[in-house]
Amino acid sequence: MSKQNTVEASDNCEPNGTKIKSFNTDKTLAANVMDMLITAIVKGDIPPGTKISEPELARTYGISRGPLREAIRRLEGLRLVELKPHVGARVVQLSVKELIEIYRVREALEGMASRLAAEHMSQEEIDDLRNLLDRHEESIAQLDGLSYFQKEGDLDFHFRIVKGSKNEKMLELLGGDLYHLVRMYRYQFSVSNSRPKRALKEHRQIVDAIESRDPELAEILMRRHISAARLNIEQKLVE
Amino acid sequence: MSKQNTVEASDNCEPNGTKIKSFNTDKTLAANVMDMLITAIVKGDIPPGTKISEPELARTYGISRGPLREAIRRLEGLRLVELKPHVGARVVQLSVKELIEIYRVREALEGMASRLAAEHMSQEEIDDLRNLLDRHEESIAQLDGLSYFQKEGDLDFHFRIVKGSKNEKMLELLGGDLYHLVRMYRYQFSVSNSRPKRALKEHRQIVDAIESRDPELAEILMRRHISAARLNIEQKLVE
DNA sequence: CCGACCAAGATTGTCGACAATGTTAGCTGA
DNA sequence: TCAGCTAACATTGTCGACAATCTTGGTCGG
Repeated sequence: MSKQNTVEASDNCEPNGTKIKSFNTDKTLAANVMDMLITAIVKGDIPPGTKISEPELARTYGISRGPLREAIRRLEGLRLVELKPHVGARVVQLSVKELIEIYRVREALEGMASRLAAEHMSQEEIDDLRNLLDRHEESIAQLDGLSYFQKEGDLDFHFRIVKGSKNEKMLELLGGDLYHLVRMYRYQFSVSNSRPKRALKEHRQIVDAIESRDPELAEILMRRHISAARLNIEQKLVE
Repeated sequence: MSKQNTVEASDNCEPNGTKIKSFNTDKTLAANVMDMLITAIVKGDIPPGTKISEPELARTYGISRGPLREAIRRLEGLRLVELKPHVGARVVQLSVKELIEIYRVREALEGMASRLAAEHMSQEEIDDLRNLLDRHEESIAQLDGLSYFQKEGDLDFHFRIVKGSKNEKMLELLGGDLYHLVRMYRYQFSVSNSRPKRALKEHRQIVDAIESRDPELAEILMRRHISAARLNIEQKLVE
């Protein structure tokens, strides 16, 4: 009855700013190594395009190649590495085109999530969400753009909406796969949200729509919000 | 530059009615076994909820447990099996709730795909699509519900729309993961499309919208189409 | 000088064996 | 009889070794 091990027991989306570096016992080696590899790849410690050498990584983490290969196979499922038979694995390199594609997917998926959240989110969750946005506002006012909230806080908001949709499949798709890629991109291009106040305002509008139980509006606003972010990226990354 | 091995070189979505039973050389054992396991699970040869025994399967396919475990890890990524540490893997058992959730995801994703297809699909692809629908019509008229077109043809249509969106990420998500589950469900409940003529008509409307380059309409029609299918299922599967 | 062939090295793929954990059948005692 | 414990079994997790394939650097011939 318990959850998977990719979408963890933790209550929000990867809250661990300080990752435990040593192995977490009672979990399998492969799972531990997978978690480490995920953060290493997402944070750019293993740069995009890098060839993954099984012997090297095995030495690095002090494990055998067996569990390591299993971990890599799962990373492939998360689209964090690309696997070519008899050649090896490479860390994915996000092109601008792919990033735009991801935002299209998010627009569709999170739009629907927002609609469903307006129907199913509890009042308590909505209140928590408002608190979160208040903290964001403080963070923005304080230092106009502290890293954590700029980079992770935004996804945290979106993640909660998706959870509020009460749709497990959607949560798997977004939280399990796509958000890793989005985070990876943000580290990669070090693009902190260039319009924090604007985004915060849009976030509040979305919560308003959800609280007034207006699915139609909630979806439209979320789609606009993500679409705006996409356009922002398109404009900024056209060399 | 070549594609992955889950989303194959084949031009449409799993056209192989007759699967080669022996190993395909030049691919790895793990990949071969994974393909076999996918079809075995989707077609119900390995019933939902079944415990996957590594030693047993290894004997069955005549391979070692190593590659088999890698295959299972990838199946987990496709959400076809659920994995519990130190216990083993079980074939997923779709609940009605999960099925509904999948249709919500499809509604969002394929709606967007349809919108993008209206912008990016080539005239040739559109013509092919019309041909496909003509063949569907024949099939419906001939025997009112031959299995292949009822079960696979519908997904074939949807798959082509997604391809027409020219959005690789969307294709990965839908074609790589979700369609397996949808097919699995159809075999499982042996629910052939109970409204083939209606569905065909809706398909034609969608193609019309795409051909007239009306993204807005194309999205709305696709969402209605899938939403109708979902309601149909909800109504039918409320015991 | 350059392209093709070849061999040596390195990497990936596969296997069988052992260790760690879960499961189950049988025993004990109330 | 049945709850709880125990020990034997089965299964999963991990490892090191070997085979198959790819890569690379050098050599040969044109």
